[in-house]
Amino acid sequence: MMKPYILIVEDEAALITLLHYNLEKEGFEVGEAVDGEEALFMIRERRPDLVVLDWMLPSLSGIEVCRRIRRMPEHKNLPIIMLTARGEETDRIRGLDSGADDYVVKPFSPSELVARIKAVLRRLRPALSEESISYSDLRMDLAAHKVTRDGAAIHLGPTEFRLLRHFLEHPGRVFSREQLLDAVWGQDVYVESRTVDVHVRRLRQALNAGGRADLIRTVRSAGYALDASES
Amino acid sequence: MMKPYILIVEDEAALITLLHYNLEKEGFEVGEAVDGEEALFMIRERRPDLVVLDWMLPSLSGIEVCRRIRRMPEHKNLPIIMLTARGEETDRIRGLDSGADDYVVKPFSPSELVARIKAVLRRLRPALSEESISYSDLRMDLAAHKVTRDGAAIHLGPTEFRLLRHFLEHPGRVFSREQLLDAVWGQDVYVESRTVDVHVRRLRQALNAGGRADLIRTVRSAGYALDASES
DNA sequence: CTCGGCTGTCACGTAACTGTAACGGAAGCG
DNA sequence: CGCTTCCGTTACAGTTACGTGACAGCCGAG
Repeated sequence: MMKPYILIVEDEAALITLLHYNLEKEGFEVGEAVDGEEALFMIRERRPDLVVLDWMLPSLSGIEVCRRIRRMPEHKNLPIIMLTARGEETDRIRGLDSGADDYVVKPFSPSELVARIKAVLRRLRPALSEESISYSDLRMDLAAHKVTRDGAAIHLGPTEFRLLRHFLEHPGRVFSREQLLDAVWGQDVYVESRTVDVHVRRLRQALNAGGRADLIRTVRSAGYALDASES
Repeated sequence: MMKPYILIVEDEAALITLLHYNLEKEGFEVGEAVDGEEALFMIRERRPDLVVLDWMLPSLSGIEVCRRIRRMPEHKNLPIIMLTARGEETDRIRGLDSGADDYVVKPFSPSELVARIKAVLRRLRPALSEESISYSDLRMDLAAHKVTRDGAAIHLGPTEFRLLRHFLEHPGRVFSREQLLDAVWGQDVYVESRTVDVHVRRLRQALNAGGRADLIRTVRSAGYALDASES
């Protein structure tokens, strides 16, 4: 499994160091930002999987950052955990209202934050915490890096494997070629968007070997989706 | 969201009672079947959202039921959770390969089963909880790019899809051809206004396939509107 | 080095989709 | 009732987007 990338937005240096250390120990990749502007920049550039956001920030308040994130089309669903000082109960409400997925009250133990992060990731990206993903008669074993369909082993190249995995993590959902390039190839690699077509074909060829039904739906002028329903 | 309907397939009466009680407490609707034949019948008749399937069953084994479900075109994606006795490790593999989405080892606590059920529902049917627009018996799933009427899938071309989406976002409202061109085609594209008529026809044809009532109302010398009411 | 697997790109064919025109019928209007 | 306007319907040619096979470059294993 690829490491989830967590962005910490916090202006206290000591707290950053502490969290950074603890999150990396738990197998996360960690990034830092010290104010709201930098946070928004990092979100656009590094596309974190989750943001830990301090309530009190210089330049832009945490709540404002939260609102702006929710207005970015690319990052509307980015999970956010807010850090708030003790007893700011009304703030808590406003925090959740402004779009945070969870909140942690200071002072807190690092392990509590880790637990919350895992919970939120599990909830919003269920497949991240599973060791195997299945859909219809398809099964992907993440640990063993193996794929079977109806029990029969299927060999996939690395790219096809990541592609299928991405589809399995969001079954039914349509992705444009650009989205797939970002998610599967990485945001800093430039390849032709038609390349996606070729890999989708190779994936199809592998999955449908033996005359099985096609599991990937083409949505003309929109992209592809994993979809077992017959057309 | 409507209550998910869970079908329990289990031959031990005591276990059924226990599960029935606990699942209802959690806000699920619950149905029961005591053997494989009854299970398949119930699936066709009641169309459950998820099946909890015992491995050992009279008349038809759980695994066989599982396979048959996966071969029903209507229910290929029906989530299945298998109940298996402790230590049947090879069975577990075979269970997943035959198409189960998860498994729970006996003995288990009801709350564990509930957690698994919720996890599977979240994972396998994200579209239900995501953004979708519906009107009358019509439903448009934006993430999956799918349209259904009365449960039946409907195929639309890209333009018809955008057109219907625009109507669904403003149900009942009448749009002139020019307004539709601006909204659906874009302000900077010039096409004949009569082109709208053709696409409206194509949309109607797709939506009304099978002798259903027309959902698009023509307003003479004004335009079109989405409208379920009869005149 | 050589080989085989994997990747990205291209070119070509084709199926799906699009816009326009043309015809006929329905609706308004005197 | 005749005329006009507007709309439904069909057909068709042009365009677009996708599927497919081929191929050269890359890279690590042997």
